[in-house]
Amino acid sequence: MHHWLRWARYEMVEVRFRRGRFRRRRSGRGDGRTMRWSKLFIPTLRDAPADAEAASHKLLVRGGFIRQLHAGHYSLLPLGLRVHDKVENIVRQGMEEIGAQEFLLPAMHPASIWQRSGRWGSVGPEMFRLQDRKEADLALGMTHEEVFTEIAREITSYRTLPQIWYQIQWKFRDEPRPKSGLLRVREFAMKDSYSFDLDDTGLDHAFETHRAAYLRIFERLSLDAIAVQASSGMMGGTGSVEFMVPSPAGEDDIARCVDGSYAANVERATSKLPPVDDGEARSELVRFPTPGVRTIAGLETVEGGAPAHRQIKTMVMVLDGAMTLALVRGDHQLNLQKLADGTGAADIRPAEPAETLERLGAHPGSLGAVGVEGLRIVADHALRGRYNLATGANTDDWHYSGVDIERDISVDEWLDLREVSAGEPCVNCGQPLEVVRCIETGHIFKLGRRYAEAMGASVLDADGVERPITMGSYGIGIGRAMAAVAEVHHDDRGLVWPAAVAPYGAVITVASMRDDRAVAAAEQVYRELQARGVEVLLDDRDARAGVKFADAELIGIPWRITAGRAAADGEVELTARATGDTRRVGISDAAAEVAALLADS
RNA sequence: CGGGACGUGGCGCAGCCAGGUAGCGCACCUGCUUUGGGAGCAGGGGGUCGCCGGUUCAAAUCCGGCCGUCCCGACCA
Repeated sequence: MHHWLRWARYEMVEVRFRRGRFRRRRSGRGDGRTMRWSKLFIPTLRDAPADAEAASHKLLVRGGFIRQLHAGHYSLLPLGLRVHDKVENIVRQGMEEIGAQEFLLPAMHPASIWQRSGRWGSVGPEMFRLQDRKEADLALGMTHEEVFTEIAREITSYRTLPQIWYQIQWKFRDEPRPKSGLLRVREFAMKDSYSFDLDDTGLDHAFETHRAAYLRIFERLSLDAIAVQASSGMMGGTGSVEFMVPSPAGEDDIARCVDGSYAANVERATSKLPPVDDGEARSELVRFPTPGVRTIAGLETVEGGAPAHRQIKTMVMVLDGAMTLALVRGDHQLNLQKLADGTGAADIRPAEPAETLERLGAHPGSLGAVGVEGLRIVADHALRGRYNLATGANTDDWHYSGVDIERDISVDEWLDLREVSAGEPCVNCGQPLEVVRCIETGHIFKLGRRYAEAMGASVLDADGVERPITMGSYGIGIGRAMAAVAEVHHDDRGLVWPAAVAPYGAVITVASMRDDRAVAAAEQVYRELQARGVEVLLDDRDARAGVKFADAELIGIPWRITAGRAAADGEVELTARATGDTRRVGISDAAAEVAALLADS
C-alpha cells in the first residue's frame, strides 16, 4: 500500500473518531468502500430454520445477521455485527455520560479468585470450568465482580472514591436451556459496570445514577423498558432492579399497576388482598374421610371441605437437602424464587412422592402440616391468623377441617411466598395489577460490602479508619438487547430497525441495473450520502426489483431510495420502512433529505 | 434435570411403517428470454442420510447404544 493511501485511511478513521459523540472501540468497520450489496456477504433466506420459534430468532437468521454454531453459541455475520456494535456504542455512550471508565478484563479467570469470594463453591454448574496443561483450575468468566474487586484493592483512600468502572466483555454461562436465538445463549457480550463507594449513601447514589442511565439507554434503543423490583439471585446483596421489555418472547413475568405506581417481578411482587371471612367462632379440629380427594378443587366440593381460599396448600420442598413444608392459601401459587429468597436456600426442588410418603405418611394430595414435628415449616403471610381451614391429614383419603393455623400448626417462619395474579389490587393505589411477560434486558444490584470484605478491598476514611468498599454491579446484555429490539420492531415483511441501531441508515435500490439513468442516479445519491457520513447500502445486484425490495424490507433498513423509472424525471423514490410511505424527491435533493431524516430520528 | 419432538445437500421438506437406483421446492452454476414486488425455459453441480455397533446378500429404512438440536417446565444479561 502506498504511504499516501495509508495516510488517507488514517485520516478517515480520525474524522470518524472526532465526529462521533463518543469513543468507538472499533473505528474502522465498514469504511464506505464495501457498501455495495453485490460485494457483501448478506445471506438472506426465504425460509426460517424449522427450529426457530421467536420472531427475532427467525428474522435475524433469515436476514443474514446471525448463524448458529451450536446450542447457545451464535456467529455474528457482518450485518449482525454492525447492529451489535451500534447497541454496544449506545450503551457505551450511556456509561460515559455518568463518568464510567472503560476497562477490558480477561474472559478467563483462575479458580483462586473465585475461591476467595466463595463463589467457586456456590455458583454450581452454570460456570464453565476447565484446566490448563498444568491441571490448574480455570473458569470462563460469567461475571466480573471478583476481577474488578481485585483491581479495586489498589484503591486505598476514600479520596479516590467514588469510582464507576465498566467493560463490554464476553460472558460464558452454561445455561441449562439456551433458546430463542440471541435471547438466551451461553456466550454473550455484556456491559458490566461496578460502582465503588465509601458507604451506603454513595451506593444509593451510584445505583440511582445507573437506573437513570439505563432508562436513557433503553429509550435510545427504542425499548420500552420497565424498571421493576427484582430478586437478587446469585449476586446476593441488598436490592436489585431489573429492566424489562414487554414481549411474548420473554421469560419473566412482571406485575405492574395500571397507573405505573408499582412494578415488580413476580418473584418479588406483592398485592393487597381483601381479608377473608373465616366465619363464626373457631371450631374444633376434625379429621374426616375424603375418599379419592387429591386436589384443592376436589376438597372444595366434598362434604366437610372448604372453598379454595379457606384451604391450606402444603408444598413439600427440599431446601439444600432438608425437607421443608411451604404453606400457601389453597387458591394461591407458591413462587419458588420467593421461597429461595425467604429461606436463603441455594438449591430447591419439590420432594419426590416417595420421600413425602416415607416422612409424612401420605402421597401428594393428602398432605398437611397439622401436628408435623421436626420439619421446618414456612407459611405465607396470607395464612396468618386464619382459622376454620381445611388441609390434608397426612393419610391418604383423609383431611382436616377446622384448622386454626396458629393453634394447630407450628409455623417456624412467616414469609412472602405466594405469586401475585393479574387483577389483584396494587399495594400502593388499590388499582388492579396486570401481569406482563417480559424480556430482561438489564439488571442492577446493590452488592454492599460482601465482595470487598471477601477480597480485601478497603480504604481509609477521613478519620483514618479502615472500611470495606461498598459496591454495586450493573449489567446489560448486548445481544439480548439487540434481539429485544428485533422482537419489538418487526412486521410480517421483516425487521424494522430503529435508525439508531440499523445496520445501515439507508439502502439505495436500483430497480434495474440495465437502466442507465437509474444506475447513474443511484451512484450520485450513493456518493452524496457517503459524503454526508450516512451509512448507505447500494443494492447494485443484477436481480429483479421484487427480490431487492423484499430483501431491503427483510433486513429492515429504515429508509429506501429507489432509483428506477422516476430517474427519467430526475427523481428517485423515498420509502420509509416503518410505514411504507413513499414520495418522490429530486435526485440531487435525496441525500440531504435522507441525512436530515436520519438526524431527526 | 423432568416431559415432548426431531436429526436426509446452504434453507424448508418427502422417502422410513412394507430394506434393493437417495428425491422435491428454494438457493447455487451455464445459456437464452424476462426486468418495479421473491421470473420462465433448457442444461448442470452439490448429500459420510447425526455417530457407533448389530441384523441382513443388501440398511436413510429394522434393532441397540451414544451424540446433537428444538419445544414445554425448574435457572439468568
